[in-house]
Amino acid sequence: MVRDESRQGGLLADRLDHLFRTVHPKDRGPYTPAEVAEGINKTVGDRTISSTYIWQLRTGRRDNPTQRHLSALAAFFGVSPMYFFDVAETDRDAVGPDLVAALKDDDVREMALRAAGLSDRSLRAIRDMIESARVVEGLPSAPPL
Amino acid sequence: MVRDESRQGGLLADRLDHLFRTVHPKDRGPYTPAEVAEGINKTVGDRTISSTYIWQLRTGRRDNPTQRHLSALAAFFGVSPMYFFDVAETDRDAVGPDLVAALKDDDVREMALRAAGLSDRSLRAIRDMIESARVVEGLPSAPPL
DNA sequence: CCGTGCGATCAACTTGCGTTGATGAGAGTC
DNA sequence: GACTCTCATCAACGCAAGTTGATCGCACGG
Repeated sequence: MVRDESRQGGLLADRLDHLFRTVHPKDRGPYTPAEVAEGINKTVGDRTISSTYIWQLRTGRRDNPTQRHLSALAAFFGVSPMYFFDVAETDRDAVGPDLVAALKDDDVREMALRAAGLSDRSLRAIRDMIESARVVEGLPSAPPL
Repeated sequence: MVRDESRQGGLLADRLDHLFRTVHPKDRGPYTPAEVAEGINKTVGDRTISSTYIWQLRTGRRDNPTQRHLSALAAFFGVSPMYFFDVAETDRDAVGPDLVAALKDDDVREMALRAAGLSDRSLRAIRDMIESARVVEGLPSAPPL
């Protein structure tokens, strides 16, 4: 499988691909499109989805699925359908623009979730690590908090 | 226009109808489907929507629109696309409420902001560190995502 | 009353979403 | 090496999503 790590297949393709790569049982590799299709067709009564179509969505050959397919995919991977929409649309009335921009990165979102509930000491250590990484990668370092 | 107040046109139809009846300039009556279509076609560059189709969605003759049409309608009425989905679907996801809760913590929010733009490698390293900290502090370590 | 204009509703058509089935490419296995 | 099995990829088709254009209904003004 030829998979470019820095692909630009559109927002939906990127999100779906991310789900494929991250969401699967711990003891095994990623789901195959056929498995996803089968899983969906098991749980959903009336409507079905084909493995080929899932692949098309993942690779960006088809974007713009219907609401039901969106729901089914989101349900299978255990996320909200809003995961497939631009964050700017879903958070129209919520958080500040800078934070919205930051949260466009799926990994940052997940990180924020996982960091919730940690002690101040741990959070401080993690923040130090982030600052170090920023320096290494040539990003502007910590402004006065 | 014959409009049953306790109609059963499906979730999408109900939600869209509700938007029609509630969302409109204060000094005038509800939008007409043609106005909504025109408004959407003004703001969206390449794709359009027809007034008839909007009416079909509103009356439940057609359910299951595509993601782009969903986004366009939500944008016009100033709501999140998630408004057209069943609440049960959005609830199954850990991101929505949990993320909001997580971001209530100033340190977590700051962390998300600072982590934006980092490479995948760095983000992965940071996440590993977070997971370690969770283990040390006795928080659940299994990723629910 | 008779136009006239606007918006809801209908019917027929087109487009592209989504499917089916075949082919290619790689990893085992005997 | 030949066989098989599985999965990614392709090409061509069917059908539902979405459009177009006409008709109906109702308010208005002459």
